[in-house]
Amino acid sequence: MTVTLAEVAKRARVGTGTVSRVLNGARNVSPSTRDRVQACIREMGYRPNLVARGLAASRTGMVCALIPAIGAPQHGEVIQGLGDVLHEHGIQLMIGDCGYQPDREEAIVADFLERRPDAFYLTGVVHNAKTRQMLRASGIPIVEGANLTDDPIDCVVGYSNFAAARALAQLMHRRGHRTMAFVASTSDPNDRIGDRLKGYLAACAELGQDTRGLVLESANNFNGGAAALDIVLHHAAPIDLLLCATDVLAVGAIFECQRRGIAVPGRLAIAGFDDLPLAAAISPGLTTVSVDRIAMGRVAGHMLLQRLAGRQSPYTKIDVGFTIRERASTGAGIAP
Amino acid sequence: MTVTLAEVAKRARVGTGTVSRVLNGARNVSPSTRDRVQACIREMGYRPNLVARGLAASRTGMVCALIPAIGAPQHGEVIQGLGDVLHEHGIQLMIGDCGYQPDREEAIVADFLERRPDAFYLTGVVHNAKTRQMLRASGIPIVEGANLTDDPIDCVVGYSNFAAARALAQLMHRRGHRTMAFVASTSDPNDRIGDRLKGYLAACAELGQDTRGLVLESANNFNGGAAALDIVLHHAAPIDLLLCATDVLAVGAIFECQRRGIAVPGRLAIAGFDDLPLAAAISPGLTTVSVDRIAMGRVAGHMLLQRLAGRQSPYTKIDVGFTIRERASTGAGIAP
DNA sequence: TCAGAATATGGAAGCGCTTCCAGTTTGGCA
DNA sequence: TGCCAAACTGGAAGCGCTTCCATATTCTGA
Repeated sequence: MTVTLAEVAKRARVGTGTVSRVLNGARNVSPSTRDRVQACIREMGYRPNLVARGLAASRTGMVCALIPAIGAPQHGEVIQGLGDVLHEHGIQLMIGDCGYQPDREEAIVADFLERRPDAFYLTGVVHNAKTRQMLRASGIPIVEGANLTDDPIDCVVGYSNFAAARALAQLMHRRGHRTMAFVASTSDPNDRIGDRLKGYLAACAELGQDTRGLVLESANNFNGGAAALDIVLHHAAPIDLLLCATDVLAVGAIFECQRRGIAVPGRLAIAGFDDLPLAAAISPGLTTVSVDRIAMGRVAGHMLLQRLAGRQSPYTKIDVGFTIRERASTGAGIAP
Repeated sequence: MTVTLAEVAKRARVGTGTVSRVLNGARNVSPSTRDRVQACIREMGYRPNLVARGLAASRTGMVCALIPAIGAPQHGEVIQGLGDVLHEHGIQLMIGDCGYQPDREEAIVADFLERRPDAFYLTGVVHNAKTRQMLRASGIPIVEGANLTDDPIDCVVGYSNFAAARALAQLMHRRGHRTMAFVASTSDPNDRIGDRLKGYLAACAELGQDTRGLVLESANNFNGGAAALDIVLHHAAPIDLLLCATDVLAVGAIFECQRRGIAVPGRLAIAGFDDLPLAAAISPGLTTVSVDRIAMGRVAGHMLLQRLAGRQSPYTKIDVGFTIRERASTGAGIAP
């Protein structure tokens, strides 16, 4: 049915090894042989079988990446950067969606490992013990992303969600906000959101602010933002800034303000986290924390390539940093 | 290093064939043997090598899916439905991102075919001739999704973007809108957007409306929606409804209206397409076309499973339909 | 009780490639 | 011209599994 390497070899009247060498760009093949083989490959429409190659070479040319939600633009960008870099080196990505559930992540890791990927990318830095153990035992390079940790499985590339949230809260304090509330979803617990909350709490502690009652929980969607707004408005102590763990929550809150005729930032300032396209588009523009996620993905890809090339990478931890984008939702660019 | 099937066989004092039979749930294995083998598998922590299995069985248990943008929630939902169904049958998805570019799609299809997937899912129904030829030649089941066509490569599951756009325009006409404009991006041409435009034009023709100058082009992002709004406002003939080929464009237009203090739908009604979560969350709520994309993905998965099971599927085309959600952006629920 | 069918089982062959080793050819240099 | 090293090449072995065939065992029923 399909053409095999052996058939190409026969037609070109060379050994199978020689065809393999041509395919893999080995340089110890004479130009005339190479040309002849390549001509046969073209004429016969030969396409190598990567399954067989993977078995023989014990390199599959495949990297697995786990993200918490396919369809979430944040993670899509990371995957895009990662995929671009790897693709340039002939490596393909296999993407798994673990839906923010550690148990699903564990199951997917177990499944994926049976496919013998050359490396793994994981979103986040907190994983089941079993997951870590399996990955370590596999012996392949692992990169964790989108956050930082001192105890990675192998390598990490990301930014400190803790530091970013803390910096944002501190900046808002400098801008004059004194009574803040923080809203995060806890239904899908993950280390990024958790660290953002911790960063906020750390800032509050440093600023001497009383945080009692100022931490809210809400589902991580637009409705969740609206619900949080409702609670904030009915809070005993008046609140002048709502810090949201994600842009989605923040945008949900802004929409609810619009519905209720509440001035943003006049009556209540709102800030988010992630800098989704939506944050720049909405009016008022949303103050948020921005990270170059495509670049982060690319860095992850380069780290993996380094490791795959056998070069012991000189680092195991890369901080890509973050930027706070101040927009109108917290009063930026608005005359006092 | 890692445990192989042969080692399990040796420990269990059976042949490799028997272990294989146990693994694959063949029923002609005596219970005592099965138990012994399974005990060894557990004790030794054996994990099958799917690469080797794929080569030997010429079934990889892998399905490739191509979407135009990873990180786009619409496609994420389809993939989720598809992946869920396939996963229940031990099949894993390999996702490719072709970025709305037919050439990239072709390249990815070529690459993916070298991995010998058991089946393929493609977004959209228009593809390069080479792409179609490669897929047909591969002989594996193919499902195209997210639109309909009379000339599928193999199977299709989707809805008629044409019919939906036409129905929306007709409904808006019945609601009293007489001067419509339609905006779509042409920078990333694809059959879904193209068919939506055609559906709109068909409705206009049927309604006897003059469409000259009422079709706009704009990048498919929030800014594109804002830009379209600007053009509509400066159009010679006053326009009372802006139909957008995507919710993103529509939301961009609504944001721009808010910035300019233009009443929606008072001064201008706006409708979108896709029913993103954003459409229900924004105020005014966005009238749009809704499709159960998760269900669509599930149907695609079932079609593939049917085909893989060798059952000649009794259909090659499934229409999952669409729903028009009328919301406040076109006056729904607003007292006249 | 025994032939014949049904059920279990071992093990070889092979899936399509890479890789290694041995053998052949070519090239360089004195 | 001769000799050794370097460059090239063929082909066997093997990657870890499935599958088929032949054999061994157990179960039927007359």
